[in-house]
Amino acid sequence: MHDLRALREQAVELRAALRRRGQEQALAPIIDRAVQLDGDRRSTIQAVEERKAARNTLSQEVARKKKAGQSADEEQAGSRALGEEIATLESELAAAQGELDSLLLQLPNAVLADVPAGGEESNTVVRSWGEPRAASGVAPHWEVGEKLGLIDLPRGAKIAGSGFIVFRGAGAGLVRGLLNLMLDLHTREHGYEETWVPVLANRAAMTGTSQLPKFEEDMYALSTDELFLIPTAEVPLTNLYREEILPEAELPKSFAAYSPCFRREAGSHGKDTRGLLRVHEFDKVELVRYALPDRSAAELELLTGHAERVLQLLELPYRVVLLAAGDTGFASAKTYDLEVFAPGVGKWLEVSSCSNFTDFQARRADIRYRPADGGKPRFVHTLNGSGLALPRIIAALLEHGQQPDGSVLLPEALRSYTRTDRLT
RNA sequence: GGACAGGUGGCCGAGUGGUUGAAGGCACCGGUCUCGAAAACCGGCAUACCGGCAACGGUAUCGAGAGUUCGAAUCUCUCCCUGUCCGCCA
Repeated sequence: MHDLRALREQAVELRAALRRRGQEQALAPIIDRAVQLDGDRRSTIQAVEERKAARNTLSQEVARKKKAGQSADEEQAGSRALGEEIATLESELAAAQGELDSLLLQLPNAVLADVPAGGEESNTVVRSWGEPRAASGVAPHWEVGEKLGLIDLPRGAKIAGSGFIVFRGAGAGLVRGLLNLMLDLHTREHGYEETWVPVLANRAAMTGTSQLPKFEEDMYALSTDELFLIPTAEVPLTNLYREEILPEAELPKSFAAYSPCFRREAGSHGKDTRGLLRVHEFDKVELVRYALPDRSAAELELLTGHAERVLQLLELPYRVVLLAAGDTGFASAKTYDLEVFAPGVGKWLEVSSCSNFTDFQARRADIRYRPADGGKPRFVHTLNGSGLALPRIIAALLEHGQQPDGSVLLPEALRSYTRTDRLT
């Protein structure tokens, strides 16, 4: 969410940022309307408060007169009349405020200056690591997974539907091993606080991280209880400190949590959905950081490095892609995607998305810090990244580690977790 | 799920319709005192919005929302949360 004052005073800058996302045309009317509503709103506020001040004065006069045993009928009548005016003005105000709020929630974050303008085609590979394995002769992971008895897609579909996976035997062990490896790495070596969070979240939490109101149809909802299944642990982790003020000395704060993630993926059937590529429920270790504003750019690099470290330990070749403005998510100001190469499907798979949300989520969720010098509370900056999402990692491992005899060799660092160096 | 009791400032805690944004205490910050510290004493210490260059002024906020009233932390209703007991239960 944007600051109203910034919207008013820096409308030009905001429009430029939206232009780089390719959304200026679509969103300009929203900005114009918001600025107009803001003006209306402020003049109404003045009118209301003027009357409230007058009413407060009259009420005290009533109290004084009554205490003195005098009649206060005149004051009471005047106060009543003011009350009626106030009620009228307040309903105008509520209408303007309501429209303004819903408009503000529709405006995406402004991207940072070093984010390239344009759409997906302007995404930039900033670095890569490892050598992608030649694709020839490598079977896709769904074949290997089925042959080795690691993945049971038909029975997953029987239980919950297409896009729900059953991992079996060493496949289930692989899931557990990967989660433990990631959590151990981030908590012991990267300094994150290990966290276990609810996978259901309410509307306020979902709005704080901006899953709502825009993406309601992408989530599973429990309508009787007004709860949603989280699409990522970003939601609970970022809402940990919703409506709180943190001492500056506590920043940065960092949290790592495993959670299952639920995504309806409405409308995305047919494209890259085979096997483990796109599923409705998957496991992920999520990293969230709360940072000082002037540190968030550096923190994004740090966070991305933490996620990369997992891929290095897993010996999976990957590249780091700086998303162009038009491909950057709604709430994000800058995003790096980590893509790992899967030779069996011959594709780079997105396994992590690391973003700096600047104060966009903090403003929505009202997460602030009090500066060490005792000044006014300021919004923190929030960041998050997957570290990492499992199914595609498993796909990459099954394809990358394939041996001529059909077995799968596991990376060194994973072996102590899986208690085996090879899946057969 | 049922019954009862509660939700007041960073914390504790007064306050059942009228200068209560809110007594008092603790914590914290500044000062006096002291060689220094402690104690004591004095002062300060919420957030948001609106107006103003500013000084400052105004409005709102006592779990949330709605209502009654000239006026609500105080009365009514709905909801949320916490505690205790009962029921149910992995």
